[in-house]
Amino acid sequence: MGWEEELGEADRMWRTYIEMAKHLNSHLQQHLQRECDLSAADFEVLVRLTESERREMPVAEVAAATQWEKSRLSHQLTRMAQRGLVERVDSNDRRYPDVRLTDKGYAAINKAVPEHTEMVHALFVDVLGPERLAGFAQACADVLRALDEHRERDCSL
Amino acid sequence: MGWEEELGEADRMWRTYIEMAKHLNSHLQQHLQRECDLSAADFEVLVRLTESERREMPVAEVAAATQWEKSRLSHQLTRMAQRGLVERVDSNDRRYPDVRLTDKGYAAINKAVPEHTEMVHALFVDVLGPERLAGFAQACADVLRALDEHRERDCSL
DNA sequence: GTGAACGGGTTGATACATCAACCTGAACAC
DNA sequence: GTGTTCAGGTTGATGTATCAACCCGTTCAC
Repeated sequence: MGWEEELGEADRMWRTYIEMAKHLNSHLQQHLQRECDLSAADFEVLVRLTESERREMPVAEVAAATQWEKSRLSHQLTRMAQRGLVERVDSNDRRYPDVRLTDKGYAAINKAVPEHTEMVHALFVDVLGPERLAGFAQACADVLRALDEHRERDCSL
Repeated sequence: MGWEEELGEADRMWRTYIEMAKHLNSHLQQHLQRECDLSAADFEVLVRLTESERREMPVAEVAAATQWEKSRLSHQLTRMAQRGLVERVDSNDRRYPDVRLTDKGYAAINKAVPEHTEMVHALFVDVLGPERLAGFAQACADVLRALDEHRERDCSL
């Protein structure tokens, strides 16, 4: 019963942020899903793969770029391979297979990126304008730094 | 191949925000899970239930408060009931059953809320400080408004 | 060489999110 | 009454996230 009535300014602002993040995220995701038939996870993996000119890279590299757990990535690649967006390729070293972007995957991401970028600008970048955006980003960077420090402290215990 | 190299200021700032949101979220969630054995979904439902003095409310009310789909909520309540955090109660109107917070659920949320709040302050509120926090929240509110307008435009098409 | 340790990947189990299909009892038309 | 409609809930199927267990080549000790 009722921390609610006693919420401070700060907590209400926190809730505003949470609301914003939730809605913005789900809006972008739904758009991607409806217009391009890609989940956020698909999008992320495909973007990383385009960062190689060969459209192909070791799984470990994708894992590093996305910061995903190996297991999560493996499952995701399996599903994406089933849908023909990527394919697994045996490289020289048979232990560490590569992933390659298929033509279908290439087409999908080339359609999705501009649309997604446009949406981000319309809903976020342009809403804030240059100065406020810079302040916002700086705030985010500071929170990120605080998180890193906090994580370090946790590990060294 | 390579929008990456041509990313503008704005896009890099967008990525900073995305990174921050991702890390902050996962940190808070992991803390909640490890320390209190509650998922974010559990936490949300439990908080809503404490907003009634009777520790009990119609399912529809929880749905309205959380803004979840009825199906998602139903599944979640099933799992939470299995773990003894809540129980379903037949109300007068047999169509619309209530959900009640069990003692176990009450204990769990009473442990979790202060810890969670403390974490939010340490990682977010205190990092930004009062003025920057206010600016940040205002930015979030503006983005939220833009989202609403955008949604309206979509519907009226 | 033999085998222990290790990094990297896959698999299975469980929890969560979303969609579509369905159930159920009240309210309304007639 | 009979039946239609409808709001609110449940169920099942599929996709996604996370954890633990396992597998498999290479490397290194001996």
